[in-house]
Amino acid sequence: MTMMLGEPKPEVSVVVENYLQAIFKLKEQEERLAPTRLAEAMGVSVATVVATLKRLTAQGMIEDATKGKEIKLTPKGRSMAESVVRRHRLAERMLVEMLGLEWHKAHREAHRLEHAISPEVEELLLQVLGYPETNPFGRPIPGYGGRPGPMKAVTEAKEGEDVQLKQVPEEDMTLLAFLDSNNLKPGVRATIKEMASFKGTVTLSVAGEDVVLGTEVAQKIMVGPYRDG
Amino acid sequence: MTMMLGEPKPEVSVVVENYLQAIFKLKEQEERLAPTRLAEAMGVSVATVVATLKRLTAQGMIEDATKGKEIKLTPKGRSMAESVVRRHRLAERMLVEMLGLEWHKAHREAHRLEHAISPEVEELLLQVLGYPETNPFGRPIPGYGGRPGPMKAVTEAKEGEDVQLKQVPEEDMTLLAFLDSNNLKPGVRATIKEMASFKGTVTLSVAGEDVVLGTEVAQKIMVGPYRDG
DNA sequence: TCCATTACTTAGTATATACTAAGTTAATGG
DNA sequence: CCATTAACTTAGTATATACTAAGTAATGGA
Repeated sequence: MTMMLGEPKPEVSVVVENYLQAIFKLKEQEERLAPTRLAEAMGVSVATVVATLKRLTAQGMIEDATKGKEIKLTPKGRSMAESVVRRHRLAERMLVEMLGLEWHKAHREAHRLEHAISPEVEELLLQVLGYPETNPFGRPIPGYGGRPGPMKAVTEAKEGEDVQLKQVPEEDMTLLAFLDSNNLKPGVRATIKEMASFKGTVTLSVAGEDVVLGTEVAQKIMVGPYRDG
Repeated sequence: MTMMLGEPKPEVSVVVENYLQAIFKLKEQEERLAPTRLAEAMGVSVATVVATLKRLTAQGMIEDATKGKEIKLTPKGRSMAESVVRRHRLAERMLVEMLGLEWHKAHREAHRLEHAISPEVEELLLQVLGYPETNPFGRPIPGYGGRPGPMKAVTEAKEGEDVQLKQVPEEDMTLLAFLDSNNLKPGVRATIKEMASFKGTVTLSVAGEDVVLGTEVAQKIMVGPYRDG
């Protein structure tokens, strides 16, 4: 009875892809990642996360954390996670550049599309989009495009400094709509006009217009030296 | 205890969308649709179909068939089914026209994408694609574009007739690859050179080349009077 | 060091989706 | 009109994914 064991079953469910993606992204920002944090990010109960992590471990996606609650991707898990993030960011670019979707809606829409992009379509997207290195919010597309250049938060800049906007937070739709309407998109050139830390604001000059940001928001906006391209 | 009953839960699962789509398409071709046929088309067991149909009925998607095994969509079900088919066919066009995907792969790829297209993205696709009336295989996109013009199978044509190719079968990848490589795509002009019913073949002249088709295949290829556009 | 809080696990349940196997109904040929 | 077959339903099971509730462990402050 050979039974055909070991048939390839590389199917990864949408849910699993979403967990992997969330783990990957959270680990980019935070050192230690534990179930409670992941549950919060996924919008599910901690018990559900624990159960799903058990399955992920069985599938070889995350390290078998017998000791320690640290969630850590295996090479296989990391590679799958990067694949999802890559498809997500490519989808965002396609939506914005090819379909003309408003910027601040791209993240949400791409979240649905990312799971439906096959390797073949991914390759076509890359070609048609000209092998982009980042998504519309300035985040790198994993697996392509080099290391991002030097970057710092707007709050770290000096008055009078001439900078290029590099990255904006991608999840806050309200903030994105505001940034969009003020031309604060990755790639644009800006000058730091005033760093008024006493009142918690930064004033930028963008395309001839002044924009005032609170410190908290300014901290999430990354800039670098101006560079064409 | 108000309990927040009645929160909107319009979520239709991917599986349900696929059932609705399959029912819709099968009903286009066959009069009576019963569970066995549907099971065959979906590649699942009859028991599974019966269980799912029960849920679909509870959701008001198909008629409550207390008597008779006939599967029939309700207006709501039909509208959802048309929505899925519309997204599917739009996705096919996008894949072929915007990404350059090979024709015969479009159906399969669109089957994954169709579930990830929101109303907003659907509208953008329509705009960018110029409100197409059919998919790349000549099938109408429901809800837009009028009634297709008169159409008949190649086998119904007369020798010497000048026709325009209108529709090809969309599911048979091998046949599609063949048609593609012989330029037999909807829109092209062709002349019926020979109807050799005694040996079961039809010979077409397309773009200066002769193509010989067997009767069975020719029956699935629809043509109409030539018309620019 | 001990307790209170927070974090994590386990247990038990629910739903959607699939299966096989076992019945039941319906259809059909003789 | 009956017997065989084909079609359909029901029963029982499995898995992935979610939940709540109830435990256990770990941690930090007094």
